[in-house]
Amino acid sequence: MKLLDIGTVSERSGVPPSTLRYYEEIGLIRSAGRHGLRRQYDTPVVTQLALISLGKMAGFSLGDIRAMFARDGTPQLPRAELHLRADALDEQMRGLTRLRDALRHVADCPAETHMDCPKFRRLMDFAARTTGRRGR
Amino acid sequence: MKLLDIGTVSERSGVPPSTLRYYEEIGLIRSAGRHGLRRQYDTPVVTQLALISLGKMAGFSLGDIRAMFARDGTPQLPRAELHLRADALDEQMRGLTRLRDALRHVADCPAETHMDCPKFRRLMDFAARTTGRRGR
DNA sequence: CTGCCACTTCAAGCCAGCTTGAGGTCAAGC
DNA sequence: GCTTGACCTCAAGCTGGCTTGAAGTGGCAG
Repeated sequence: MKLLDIGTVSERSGVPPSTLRYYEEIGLIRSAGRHGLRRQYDTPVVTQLALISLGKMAGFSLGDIRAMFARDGTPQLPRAELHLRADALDEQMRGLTRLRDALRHVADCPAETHMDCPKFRRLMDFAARTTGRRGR
Repeated sequence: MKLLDIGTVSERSGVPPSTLRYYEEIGLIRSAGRHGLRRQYDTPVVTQLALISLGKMAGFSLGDIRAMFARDGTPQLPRAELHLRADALDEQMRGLTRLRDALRHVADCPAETHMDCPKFRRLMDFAARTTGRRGR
């Protein structure tokens, strides 16, 4: 298996070396070995970093991500739990759609007072409903 | 205008009083006045908090959110900027979709080694392409 | 063999976003 | 009028996610 130097991984993934070392420290990724002192990584680690990036975008903590995709991409969580996470993502996307619509509306609606605009209020009421129940 | 006690706002929005005070401190929300020492809020603040919650979900910082919606929920940014934000949300949702698909795949695919599964790799390569260009 | 320079470790620092704690205030109910 | 308890302020503390700095190492080009 061809190995990549930490610098190469950093360059290809856009993730700084310090972060790679940090991820390794917390068990999120794993290095395949060393060349002298230098860490060497298997090529799939680049893919894995993309996955981590997606997870972060989704608002998951590094711990969550570690639980979802173990270092080799194998899940540590039961299927049902993974599906729950996926459902949560669908839910989150619905919220994001609302936010996007709200932004576009606010950008385009000529109304002086958005809070009085029925369309805007509908969007906001939805927001209130979907976020209201979510603790912390 | 009917005013709400901070405790009431907290209860209705699910946001702790300490956070409400913090938000006020950083200029994200505004209290309408005091009753004795107690902060009183206008009712729309509850809607605004839902909006803030959505914005946080979308991955915006509190500073970003403050810039997007002024204290009364009216936009402060030019239309073009708002549309850019909306575009960024669309982009983010594409990422979330991929993550969701990856999760569902990992949950259902019986393959021992997901990184070798062609379907998984296709999902991940896509992920790598779209996240690779995004700094930090 | 020498020197370069990208790497290494480890501890400390930093930012966002809150929370916590100590000590104080004040309107409302008894 | 006194107590109660939810609020107040202000400073300090905390967690997550890294970054930075000082001091060291080692493979490779010359």
